[in-house]
Amino acid sequence: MDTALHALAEPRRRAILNIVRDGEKAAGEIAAYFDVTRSAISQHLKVLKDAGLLEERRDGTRRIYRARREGLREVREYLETFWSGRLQGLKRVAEQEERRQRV
Amino acid sequence: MDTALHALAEPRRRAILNIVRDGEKAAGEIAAYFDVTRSAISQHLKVLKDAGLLEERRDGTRRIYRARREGLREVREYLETFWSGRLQGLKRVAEQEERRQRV
DNA sequence: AACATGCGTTAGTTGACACTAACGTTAGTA
DNA sequence: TACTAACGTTAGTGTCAACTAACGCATGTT
Repeated sequence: MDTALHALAEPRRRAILNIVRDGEKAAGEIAAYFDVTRSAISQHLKVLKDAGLLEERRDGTRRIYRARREGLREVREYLETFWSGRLQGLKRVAEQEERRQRV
Repeated sequence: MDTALHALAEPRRRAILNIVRDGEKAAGEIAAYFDVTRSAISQHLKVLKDAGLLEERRDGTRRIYRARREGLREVREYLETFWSGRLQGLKRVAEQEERRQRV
């Protein structure tokens, strides 16, 4: 959870998520949107992937990425427990935790 | 928005938000929860306040803080529109929003 | 006035991180 | 095998941020 919020705190990474939101894209395609090096994008992709916000698929030498919806949903629901805070929120979080195991 | 996500990315600041979630607390009280300097906490409080996640009230020499719910709500809604973008997503978000109201 | 209380603020340090340049790796092709 | 394409990875650099120590600034109190 900490890693996910950390990943989202970086503007460039949120931009990447926006790019792959509506469909898959290869690493090179994603990098083409920006003026920085492919290396920089590659590192961002790793951070997003480790945070559970991105999924990777391979096609030959290409690596194709798409958004992982559950990752963002977990972040949102975590922020909700900041409200409710008590048992209700904690219960919901616990249920998510179980579900996460199966995914 | 960028500042809010940035503020939330820091674990210590999320801990502070948890402390003042259920009620107001003075800066010193908040600092007492941690093993770092009051100065460090004071700086965190400033970041949270500038991000719109905290409200400040003065009582004599004391400064009393409480969570600003709208700030967190804005972050949540931002993350929701992050996915959706389209109609289908928005509809799904709207349904979740209804459920959330009852909590 | 003098002092204490409860803070925020500043200077300086250390570690994290976003980035570039160069290299390594894997899959496909001539 | 040699070569290219499409990546990831590593070393090194500059910048930001979290922290401590010292100081400054109000508000009460004696």
